[in-house]
Amino acid sequence: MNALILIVEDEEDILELMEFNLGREGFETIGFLNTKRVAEVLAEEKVDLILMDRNLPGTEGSEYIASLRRQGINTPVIFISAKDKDEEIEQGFERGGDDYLTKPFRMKELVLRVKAILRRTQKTSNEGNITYRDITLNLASRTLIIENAPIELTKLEFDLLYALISNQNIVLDREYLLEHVWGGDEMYQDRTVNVAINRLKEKIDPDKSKEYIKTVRGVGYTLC
Amino acid sequence: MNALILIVEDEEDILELMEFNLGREGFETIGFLNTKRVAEVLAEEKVDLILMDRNLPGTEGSEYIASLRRQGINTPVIFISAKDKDEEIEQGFERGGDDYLTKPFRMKELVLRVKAILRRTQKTSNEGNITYRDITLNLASRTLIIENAPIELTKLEFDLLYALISNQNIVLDREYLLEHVWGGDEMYQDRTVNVAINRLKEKIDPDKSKEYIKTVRGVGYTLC
DNA sequence: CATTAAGGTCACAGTTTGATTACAATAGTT
DNA sequence: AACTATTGTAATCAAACTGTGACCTTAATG
Repeated sequence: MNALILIVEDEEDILELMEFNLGREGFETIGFLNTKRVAEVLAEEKVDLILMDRNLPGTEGSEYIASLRRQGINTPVIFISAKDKDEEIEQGFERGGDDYLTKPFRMKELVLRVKAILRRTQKTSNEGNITYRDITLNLASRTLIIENAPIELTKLEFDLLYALISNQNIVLDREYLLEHVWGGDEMYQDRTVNVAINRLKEKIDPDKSKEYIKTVRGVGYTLC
Repeated sequence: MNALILIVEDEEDILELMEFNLGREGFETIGFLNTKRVAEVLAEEKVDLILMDRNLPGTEGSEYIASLRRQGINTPVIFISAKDKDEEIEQGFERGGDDYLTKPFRMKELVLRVKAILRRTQKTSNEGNITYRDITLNLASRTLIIENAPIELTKLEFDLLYALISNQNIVLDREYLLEHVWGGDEMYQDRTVNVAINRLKEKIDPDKSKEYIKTVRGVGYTLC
């Protein structure tokens, strides 16, 4: 679940530099040279942070943000601007900025400030993640991401994968799985586990190239 | 509900200046010349923000914050420091800083950055607006706006949507909803939730084109 | 290499689950 | 009191999920 950062910057080379540096840190970026299509994207995509230049052709970046704020859009904003006078910076914050970086700035510092804001605003959604190799399981949202792509699982499949991933390197036998994943009262055959495991394998690794789940013959299954 | 700001700064005159300027803006402040009694105060009072100098006698401010973070204390922090090298700033952010101000700094800018952080971290508790995509919920007036158009909800529907929207990306099961939306004492069937959800869906998305509320089969519902 | 036991694959049917609708009970309003 | 809005419950329907059995494949062992 990588953060999506929307950037508005009219100097094309700076925009590219920003996108490159943020991309290298694992962020997804959408860059614009002006504000024309920004509102559209904000309505369609879940943008986590906006980087906004103030000196744009035609528009004043902080005024644009103020208008977004009036529409109830609360996406965090970092202003990037050559305007470094006290009153100008004040204006930026008052129009709804969360941070303010004056040009020229160091890319390193931009990245740090972006991370600091996202750490705070995204905290809740990033808690409760368990990972194994390129698999990420989020307990709260009950979602599974493999290689940055979401995959749908049924309740049983999710619970089963959760049991496996929270017991990495430990072989879970069928009895244990029936007990903990299916729940104790009903009686099931051991075969039931085989089929469920295979359905899970099919969903998380259709090509059978990853071999996440290892079968331990005569015992059970493990993620290792 | 004035925010309480804890300041650690070993230069007494700067500390006084900070307290004076922040006090003038309506903030309450507690100043310290070192970190000795800080943990104690954090345990007792609800501190909204920490301003932390890094060069303290005996202690290194960012290390101190890192140790607080390890204890699970998430209070926002602004570092104030003469350390302005790239790596030093990086270290500050990595140890859990939310912002970083290099000495010498302008009091005006400090106040702006303090306000910006408090605006974001206190938003939910102060302002009564919560949004999700094009939905805006106002707690105070108990009104719902979707795409700039007001929509009437019953009490139950409002409470239900509030539970969902304040737990975005988290799957809420029927038990949780019955407990938190309906209230604990009475006994209800799980089906009751289904019907209420569908009535809510019908009101907020009559065309069934938006798919705000996602059903998680076998578990519950979520806004994601 | 043959045998055998365990696991994989597949199709199907029963079960579970949720959506939808209608209706009744309740509370609030005029 | 009559009316209306609200909401819990029951009945019905459709879809999704999953257990099972039949059959196939694989791995271990001698």
